[in-house]
Amino acid sequence: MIRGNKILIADDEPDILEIISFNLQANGYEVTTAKNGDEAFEKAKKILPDLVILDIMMPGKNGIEVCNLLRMIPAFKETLIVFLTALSDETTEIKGLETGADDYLTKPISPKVLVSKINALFRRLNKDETGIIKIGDLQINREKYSVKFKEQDIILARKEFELLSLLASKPGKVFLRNEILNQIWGTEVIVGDRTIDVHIRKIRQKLGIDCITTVKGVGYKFEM
Amino acid sequence: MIRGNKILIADDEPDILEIISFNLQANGYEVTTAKNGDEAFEKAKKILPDLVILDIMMPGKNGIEVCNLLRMIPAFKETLIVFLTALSDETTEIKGLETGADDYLTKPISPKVLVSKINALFRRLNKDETGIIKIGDLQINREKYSVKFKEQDIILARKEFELLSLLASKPGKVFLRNEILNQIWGTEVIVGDRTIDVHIRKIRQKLGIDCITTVKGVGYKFEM
DNA sequence: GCTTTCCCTTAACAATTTGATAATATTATA
DNA sequence: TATAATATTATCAAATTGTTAAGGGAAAGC
Repeated sequence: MIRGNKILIADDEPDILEIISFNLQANGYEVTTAKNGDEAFEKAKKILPDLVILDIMMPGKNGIEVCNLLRMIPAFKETLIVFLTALSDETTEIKGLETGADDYLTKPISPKVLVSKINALFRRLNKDETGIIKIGDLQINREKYSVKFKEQDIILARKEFELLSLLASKPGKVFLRNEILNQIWGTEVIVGDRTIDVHIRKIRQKLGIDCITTVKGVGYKFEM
Repeated sequence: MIRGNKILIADDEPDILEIISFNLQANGYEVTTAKNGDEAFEKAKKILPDLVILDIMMPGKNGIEVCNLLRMIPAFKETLIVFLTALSDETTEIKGLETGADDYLTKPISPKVLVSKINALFRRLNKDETGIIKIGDLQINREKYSVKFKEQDIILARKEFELLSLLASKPGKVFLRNEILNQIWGTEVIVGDRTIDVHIRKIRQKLGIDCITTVKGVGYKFEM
């Protein structure tokens, strides 16, 4: 896990707490535990976890109540909340999800599966870096179709952008001419031999920096 | 047509397709179905759904393969993908989730629970559905269908409003022409090539500011 | 029900940009 | 140095978008 995400687990069975804690910690998460609903609520407010795992049947406040209370606090609007419970009846599950939970897991569950599910939730949450390539002073944003060098916008045509984007996706890797043709032109279209060169030239020209290296007889690679 | 989330379901059992389609449609989703992996992949590329539900064991490409293929395409980096399968073994489930799926559901599943789970996924995705978008001096109110620039009301026709609203929902992001057509006209309606341009022109004209950028060969993006 | 208004789409043409190629120069390497 | 590979440049066709005007049709007004 890239970021030390904080997880709070609330369950009244010490065994469950221990097993889950262990597995999550082994995956790089920072774990805090609570033995009941009240403790969960208090600790949540204190440590501001990124994810809360709630048992439903607990002494004090039950899980659904805790979820409701948390969702009322602005700071917890975005917090991931997951129920983990032995209650597998449909009505409770639907109610749980509609309360604003992100998932509803039923015991027994394999620790590995649990970790996978939680990883999946975090993957979705940390929507960071999607399609953004940063190399030194160069910044390529696939979603915005934009290229910046030292905060300066650089306008590339589509093919140029795709080509740079491809090369920069794996700095240092040499892309064979064939590989480039397949990736950018596809297998259907056939273009002449010099086409790639011309595009490479334009990119070099527009960027103004020497970051694309020719590997004669092989292909091109991106390097800063 | 504003914000009808599109779902693609792939399963080789017609009954399943029908039951799920029905329930999702009843909840306001726009549903497309596919009978096998290959069809699913092709349709996904065409309609650009917001969520894909994949059976794992299917003729042609299996669900995991489809998931992998989709995740390789930049346009599908953010798309929700869920497995729905009778395969309940742990290894497959973990593999599925690590492939980049957002959830792994096992059959049999109650339609209501399925819908709840899917609602939960969308809830997380559509971060702030307050209905009001504010960017600089521009203010877009989705509920009132109104646009203000520097406190001055701007009257937009419906299509114009929907288009601006879409572009402004993710400032900076380039919306492909396809994406725009799907989101605003839907997959059924087919309109000519110049239709989008004409609407864009009207928006530019009415707003009087240069906030929609053309990315030739790709699409349009909103930027202030 | 009739008229008016306005919206949406399309056609037609203009303007622009792009991408491929040919032709020539240059470079790297055996 | 000979030779194959790449760089450079200019050019042109094709692709793409901008712009305008016009007509069908739906919605609104009377």
